Amino acid sequence: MDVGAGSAPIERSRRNPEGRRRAIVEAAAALIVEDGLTDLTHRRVAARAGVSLSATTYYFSSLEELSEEALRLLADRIDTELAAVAETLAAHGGDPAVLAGILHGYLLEPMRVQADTALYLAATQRPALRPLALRWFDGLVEVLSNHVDAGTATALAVYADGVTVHAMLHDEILDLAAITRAVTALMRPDDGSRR
Amino acid sequence: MDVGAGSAPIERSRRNPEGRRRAIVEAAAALIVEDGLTDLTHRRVAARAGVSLSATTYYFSSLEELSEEALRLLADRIDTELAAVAETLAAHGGDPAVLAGILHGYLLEPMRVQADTALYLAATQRPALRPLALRWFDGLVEVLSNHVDAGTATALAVYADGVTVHAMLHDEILDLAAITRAVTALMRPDDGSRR
DNA sequence: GATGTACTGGTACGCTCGTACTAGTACATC
DNA sequence: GATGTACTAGTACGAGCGTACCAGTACATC
Repeated sequence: MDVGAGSAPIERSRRNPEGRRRAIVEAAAALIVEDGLTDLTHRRVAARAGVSLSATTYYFSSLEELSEEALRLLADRIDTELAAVAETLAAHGGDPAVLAGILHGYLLEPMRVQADTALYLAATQRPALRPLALRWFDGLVEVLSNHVDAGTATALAVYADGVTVHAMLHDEILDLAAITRAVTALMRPDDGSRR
Repeated sequence: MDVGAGSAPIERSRRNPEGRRRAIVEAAAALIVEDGLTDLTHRRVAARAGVSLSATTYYFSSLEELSEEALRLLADRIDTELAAVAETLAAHGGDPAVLAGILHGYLLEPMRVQADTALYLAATQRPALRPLALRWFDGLVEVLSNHVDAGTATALAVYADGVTVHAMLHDEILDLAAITRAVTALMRPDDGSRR
């Protein structure tokens, strides 16, 4: 049973329920990132996806189901990003400067920052979404744990969240030197010389 | 026909516009902390404050004006808290353990954490509110700058924000030992021994 | 005691929302 | 080519919203 998508780019117009459904979810995800979960409505999603209002209710039994699927899409992208972080970090043996560089590079892409923050915001508004939002934090701790002890990994992830919040609220992001300094300090082993 | 409120405690009922207005703002602030800025409506505020719907529109020309005043109330409380932090810190000469203790004590009061987070959430939803939300961050940096250099102060404030986010998303807050370790590491001067 | 006014309560309007419903339409299967 | 069905489009409905409006009511001032 070959699917035979053919040469048409997406061919979303007529009789392509899968593509249609996907377009709706992606439109919802984009709107959540841009305007937040609060402003998500069937009508806005429909307009963004270029489908009729009914299409958004036909494929999803409720707005909550639709938004959840959109958030899951965003969370999946986070997993992809985390895998990339793990790879880069592994290639450099957990060098603090490399980790700082990754974090700084992340901040340079506001769309990603905004997407991840949208998940956090959604989670605070709807506790059921917390596990989804924690994929980023827990995943980062796990990745970092390959190079430092669990406590340090958690501290680094906490700092990373702080950096993200900072980026959301300020016009200028933290510079690489400051991030490097903080990350290095957090990763530097507690010198037991005192006492 | 005398109304005879008699021994009413606050006498907010009749002819007390100032108290009435204040009750409305406080009700709005409480609702924002509990349910977020999004779910704030005239009717909910009225019910919470025990006044009629009209009272909320009589004292505030729009819902936005009302919410802004409520957020300002929350921000003012932050200033009070910051002053207390500054005092405690000054009394102990900027000891890392003391700072960690303050931060941990803060996390033990979920209502405060939630109130401050509400400001952050509001700011991401409505950029005009950013200056209000930054009172906490900027104020903390300023307080810390009395004891450490500006860069370290910023790093500590960033970490503090991360800790707050962590508390909002997790059931269990970070323990004092972990916070102390991180704060100590961030405050420890960069040993320039390595060239 | 009369009167102006600051305030209060109740109701109404126009809007957007989630969701349901009802016709259509095009494809798969025969 | 007939037919069943998967999908589409348009419209409708009840609810909650911000806000406006209006008739009262109690106090200050005289």
